[in-house]
Amino acid sequence: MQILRNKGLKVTPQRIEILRFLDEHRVHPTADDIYRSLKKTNPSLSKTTVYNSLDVLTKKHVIQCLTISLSEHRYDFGNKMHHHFFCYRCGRIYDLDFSCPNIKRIRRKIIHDGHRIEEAHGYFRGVCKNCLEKEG
Amino acid sequence: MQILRNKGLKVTPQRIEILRFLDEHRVHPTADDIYRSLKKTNPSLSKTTVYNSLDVLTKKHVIQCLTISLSEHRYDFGNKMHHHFFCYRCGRIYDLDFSCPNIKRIRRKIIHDGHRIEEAHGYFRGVCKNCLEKEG
DNA sequence: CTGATTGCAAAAGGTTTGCATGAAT
DNA sequence: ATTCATGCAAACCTTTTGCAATCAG
Repeated sequence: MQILRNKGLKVTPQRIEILRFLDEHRVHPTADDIYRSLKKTNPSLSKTTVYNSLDVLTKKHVIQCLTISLSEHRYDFGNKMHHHFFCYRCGRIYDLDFSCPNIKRIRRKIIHDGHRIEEAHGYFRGVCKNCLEKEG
Repeated sequence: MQILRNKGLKVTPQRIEILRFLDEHRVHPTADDIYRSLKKTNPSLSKTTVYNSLDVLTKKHVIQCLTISLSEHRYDFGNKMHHHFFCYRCGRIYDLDFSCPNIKRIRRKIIHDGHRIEEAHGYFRGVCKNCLEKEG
């Protein structure tokens, strides 16, 4: 609620629920994951509201929208930049702790080649530990 | 043609055209960009073929599929890893020459946290030089 | 010849839009 | 009171699928 107020956003039950869900489920869910989960306790929830809320929260840098999956957006609570790993097999996304000199450039809000960089993402893809073990 | 043969792919006029287009138009076009352009000289070309070809070329690492745009895939000739910058305003994608220690990890095909990493992308977003100048 | 590729149409899937109702400040 | 958010349905757009005809090796 403080987060919403600080960003000048209206505090609605839906936004609170969506933010709470992202905070408590740090598995980079899709909009549909969020919708289906919250629908259980709030049957009147609309998918449009989920999309609207995710959009506005992303624009205000409260959450991050990941484009690492080839077919859908995935959402991440918080705005702390870190790298992500996407598993081709199971679709899970893992946080990576790679150090990255380019992240610092973003913090300094540098202009590179004349472009104003506002956002940075490090995406890695492959097969995750779990799936490698299953495959042997 | 050599590229296709070396990768064990059948050499078809469509694939040659698509590869040539990507080689000559290094602006990270969409599947539809490619389709519309090649349709002019080859009216029987199908969008399915474009998608099929892009898929197989991506899987064989002849080209790269970029997920930096929020709404569509963009394609890049070649498999040399480099960073990309996406402009919110005009949608153009620029190549960046950032150095990156994590790229080397991919070349060494390392296992990180038990995950087998096969692909890496550095995505940056913001407002590009052109658009900044227009806005003043 | 034989399996892979093409092309068409239709479907799928995620996301966006138009609009009336309803809530937040 | 006014602005902004919600929710429903329909539309949109990119991508995928099923299938028959065709082509490459």
